[in-house]
Amino acid sequence: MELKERDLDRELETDMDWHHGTKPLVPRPETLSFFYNYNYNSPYPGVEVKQAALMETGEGSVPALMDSRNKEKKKRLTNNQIELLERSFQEEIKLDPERKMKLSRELGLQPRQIAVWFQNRRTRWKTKQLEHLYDVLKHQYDVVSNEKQKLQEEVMKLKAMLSKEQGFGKQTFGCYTEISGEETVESTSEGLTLRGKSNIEHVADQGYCSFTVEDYNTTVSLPPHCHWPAVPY
DNA sequence: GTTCTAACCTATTCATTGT
DNA sequence: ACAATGAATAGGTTAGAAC
Repeated sequence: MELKERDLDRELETDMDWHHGTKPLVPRPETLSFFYNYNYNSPYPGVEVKQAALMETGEGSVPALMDSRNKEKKKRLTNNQIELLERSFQEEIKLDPERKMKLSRELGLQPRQIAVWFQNRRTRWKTKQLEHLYDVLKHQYDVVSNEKQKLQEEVMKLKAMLSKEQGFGKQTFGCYTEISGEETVESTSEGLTLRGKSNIEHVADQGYCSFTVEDYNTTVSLPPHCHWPAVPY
């Protein structure tokens, strides 16, 4: 419990980034007390007016107040807020303190809410990425699986031909196909080239990986030609 | 090397919304 | 009523700075 409170306190500090990298060992100045109440009753300056205005128009979103005695219900963000957050997310998936404060002012939300929204958004984005990746891999699997099927049928045919010819007691020259090893089967099926470039790379080249958001491939590794999708929601 | 902090993550909770 | 969605919380990890 004590840990929780300390943690929360820490979050307040980090989200406001009030010390800009220096250790927050100095007491919090009284005049900035509003800074540390992202979820409690003290409103964010400048935001207060905006919130009031928004509430009047019926599209307001007051910061959630999670104090046990004065617990406010969760409010969904408005379409306008989501739109701007979305745009910002498309520009840059990570949130630097400056941008957080800017969005906070523009949207009339607590910096903490901005940070939370970005975090949740990244999570949703990542989930979509994984779904997309699953689709890509499944498609690749289906392609390879079909080719395997064709090859097996071809092998069967060739074996049948071979045994038929052997049945005539003849030795065939000039039309030899090595089928005991997987590596040299030359398929007659259309467009099949399993040598050189891997099938995965082919699939990627053919546009199955249509990601455009870059620089966020640190958590999930992808085939070299795959980029993450354009921020699905 | 240890400690501290900021920032991030995943898992979870819980209110809201749509059916 | 129930499931889906999303805002918020809890707790853990990590990188970097300070000592």
